[in-house]
Amino acid sequence: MNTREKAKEERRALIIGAAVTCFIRKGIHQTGIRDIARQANVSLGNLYNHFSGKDALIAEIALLDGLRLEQFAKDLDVSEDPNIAIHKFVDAYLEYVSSAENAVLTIDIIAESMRNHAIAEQFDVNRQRLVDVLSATIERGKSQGVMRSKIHIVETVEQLLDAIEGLGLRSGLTGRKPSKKARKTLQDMIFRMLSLSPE
Amino acid sequence: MNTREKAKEERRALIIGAAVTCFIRKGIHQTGIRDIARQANVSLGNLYNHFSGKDALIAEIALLDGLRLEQFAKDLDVSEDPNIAIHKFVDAYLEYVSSAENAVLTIDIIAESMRNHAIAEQFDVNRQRLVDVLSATIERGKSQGVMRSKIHIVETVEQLLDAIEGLGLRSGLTGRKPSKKARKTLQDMIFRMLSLSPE
DNA sequence: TATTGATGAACGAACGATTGTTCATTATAT
DNA sequence: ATATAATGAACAATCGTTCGTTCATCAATA
Repeated sequence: MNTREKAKEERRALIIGAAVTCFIRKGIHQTGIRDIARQANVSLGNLYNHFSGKDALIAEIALLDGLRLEQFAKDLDVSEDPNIAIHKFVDAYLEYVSSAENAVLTIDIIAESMRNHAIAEQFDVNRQRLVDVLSATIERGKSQGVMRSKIHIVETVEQLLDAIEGLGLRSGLTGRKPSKKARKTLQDMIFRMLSLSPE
Repeated sequence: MNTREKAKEERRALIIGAAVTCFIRKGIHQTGIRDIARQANVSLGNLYNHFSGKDALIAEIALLDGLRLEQFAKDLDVSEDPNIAIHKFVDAYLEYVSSAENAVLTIDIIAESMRNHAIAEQFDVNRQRLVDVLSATIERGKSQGVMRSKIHIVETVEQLLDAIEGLGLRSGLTGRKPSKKARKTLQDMIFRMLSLSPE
């Protein structure tokens, strides 16, 4: 790659990083293009050499943000025992969604997606991917006879994700990590929903 | 009450209604004071005779929005069998949070509360009220011997609310009512979390 | 009851600040 | 020399808010 091209890519990444910083600190709508340019040590006009406008910048960040979910999906694919796989996923995903930066940014992106079809679609794609791999894991558990057979898989998975994300967002917004009791209750709920034996 | 005072109150309500309409339609940040004034058939200047500014208007709406939760809390207080009471609450609350208008407005208010302490506090107060009455109901169920004794009450209640609100918001944002399967799965989860008998 | 002065609701032009975006210009790397 | 990265002044639009003013309604007086 050229020196020119490499520098350009670095600039792009620099600007995106600056935008994320600003969005987390002030919110998407409260952040102006000038704020981002200043944060990135880039001139106002030059920013438009790298991004067609504010909307494109927001879309790019929403994309990257969603892309991080892909790792969770991948980690689930190759896992061993379905019950353990789900258990590990819950812990890891909760840890992720309960970080303050993620919570603040996620809420803003959801709010943004309400009036921005492109972002809403992106958001749906990423979530659907999670739902799919979790569903497949439960399906595996069912066929292996280690999970309840009468589960509405998709609805259960979505409910599970709602519970994790709800706990995560509330924790992230208050700045406290999820309590041991809350994590225990969450795992307990999953156990009761999926497991064969009641105790 | 005076003719003057009555008219003034009607004007206030008119403006608030117009603001809600605009906020739902365009979002809080995309709505200008002029939009609200136009929607209410009120002059720009006159709006400031009734509200000190946009922030005050937002705060007022957040207050009213949260106040609607109070009815759910009251309905729970006087109810008979704890299991049935919870069951009814879930149905009613889900119906409420899954309305499109509520979903759109709620997300915006949450996003707003991230950077507005007053609104965040208001939000917490309303939610805590729900958590309290639900906790009391479960406590009642435990002492009556119709619910599991080893429940982390607060964490379970919050997880329950997360599941309801998550399902509600997703339904509201996509414009579809929660499916029968989803509602069934939700009630099933609650049954498994609270009930004595595993089946 | 009729007249007066006080009160505040209603109005929209105007203000200064800020918004996202464009563009002519300069600097720099190939 | 040529292409393009980088700059910041400038633009039109919009923002929330303030302002002086008009006018309907009220209480007090005659």
